[in-house]
Amino acid sequence: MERVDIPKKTIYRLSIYHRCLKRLMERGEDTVSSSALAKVAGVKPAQLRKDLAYFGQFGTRGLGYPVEPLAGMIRDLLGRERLQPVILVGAGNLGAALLRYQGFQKEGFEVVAAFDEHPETARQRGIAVPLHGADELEAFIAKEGVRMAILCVPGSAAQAVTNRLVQSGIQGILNFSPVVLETPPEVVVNNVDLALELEHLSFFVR
Amino acid sequence: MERVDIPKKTIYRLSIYHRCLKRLMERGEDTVSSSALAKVAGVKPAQLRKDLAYFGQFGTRGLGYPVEPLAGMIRDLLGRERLQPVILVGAGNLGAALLRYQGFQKEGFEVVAAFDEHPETARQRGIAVPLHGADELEAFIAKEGVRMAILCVPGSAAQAVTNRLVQSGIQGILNFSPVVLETPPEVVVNNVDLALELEHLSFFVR
DNA sequence: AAGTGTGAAAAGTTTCACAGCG
DNA sequence: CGCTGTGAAACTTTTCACACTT
Repeated sequence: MERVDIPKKTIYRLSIYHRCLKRLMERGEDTVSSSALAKVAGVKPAQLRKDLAYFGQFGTRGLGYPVEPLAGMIRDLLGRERLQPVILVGAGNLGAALLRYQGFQKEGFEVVAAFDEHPETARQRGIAVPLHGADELEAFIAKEGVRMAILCVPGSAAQAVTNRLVQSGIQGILNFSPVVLETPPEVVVNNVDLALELEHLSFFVR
Repeated sequence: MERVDIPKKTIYRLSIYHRCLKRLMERGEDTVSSSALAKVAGVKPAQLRKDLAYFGQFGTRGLGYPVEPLAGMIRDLLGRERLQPVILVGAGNLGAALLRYQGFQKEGFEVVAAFDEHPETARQRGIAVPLHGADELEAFIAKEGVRMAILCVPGSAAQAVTNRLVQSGIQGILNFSPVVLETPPEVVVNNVDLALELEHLSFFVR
């Protein structure tokens, strides 16, 4: 996909760096050293430099990195120049909560519509976003050219809904269902499994 | 901590295997082969076998693994023999949503109490769990011997609250705040950063 | 002097391939 | 025969250490 193989984890950290840089910008900082930025991002300085070096040379030796240009280049890299529209499927307990949660909007994502099997029931949860029946999924995705979806349906429905999403042209799925989804390789799935994270913690807590 | 070094990712996958095994038990399956279990868990058979082998020999050659005993051993390993009590700090939008979300309970975790800076405001969000003021945090943790916390406070407060949690004896934190927390090495932090996950997706979606 | 960029070494993780057991 | 358990190989990612630039 890229000239040299860029580690997947580097992409993750890029988002972290981006957020930290935005904070530095707000504080009016002009430049930042790899060690300072690494500190707030929670990584080692050498790793930060290596991560950035995959994409070019942005720093000045003896000085550090220019905050604003660096933030700009990461934003472009992450495909955040334009607002990516996102849909949410499954407005149950968790789905409705995410819709009300301001975190996505704050980071510049717009959830343009939500879908639920029973939109009447879901509508009572105080949702601000347009809410459609699940049958309108395909038409909406095609018409609006949406490419990312947040999936919050029960595990039992997750694979079937995923197939419909993929079929309709969705290329990225943020999956909150506790199920391993099968998708063609060109579709990227990101799993967020809350119960799993708790379980993982309890291994270390004695 | 262990004899041989067990990869961190193995621990994660253990939770996945555990969940898959529970499903097999419900279906009344007695044994399962590494390839069948690997398939539903979304990994390669060799990896599954290697993961399990870190902890002992559980399979029968030519046959496969006994579903129920294997599930039991993983449950013990993950420290899930006893119910781990968990507290949730920050009952704002996301925090309140997580309290209403049934996913934790379904997987056998009990959120025993929630804390918020403004419990009166938070109380209006329809929360079933006992809700306390933030000032009662230390006393509660000490009295109940809680060791795990779900952190949903705003980023600006996250580090300060974390310090209090650690001070009081919390050993595992599931962190939903978009901040890199600093903790002593014996405290395990698990970050779930929803905006970050979306941002990560948009890199791959073109 | 301060701090980046980077090859090379180290560490960590996955995959292979096959011996060995039931 | 079928399927596990496992050393060894392959691959990925992190860390080191230092040459080099401003």
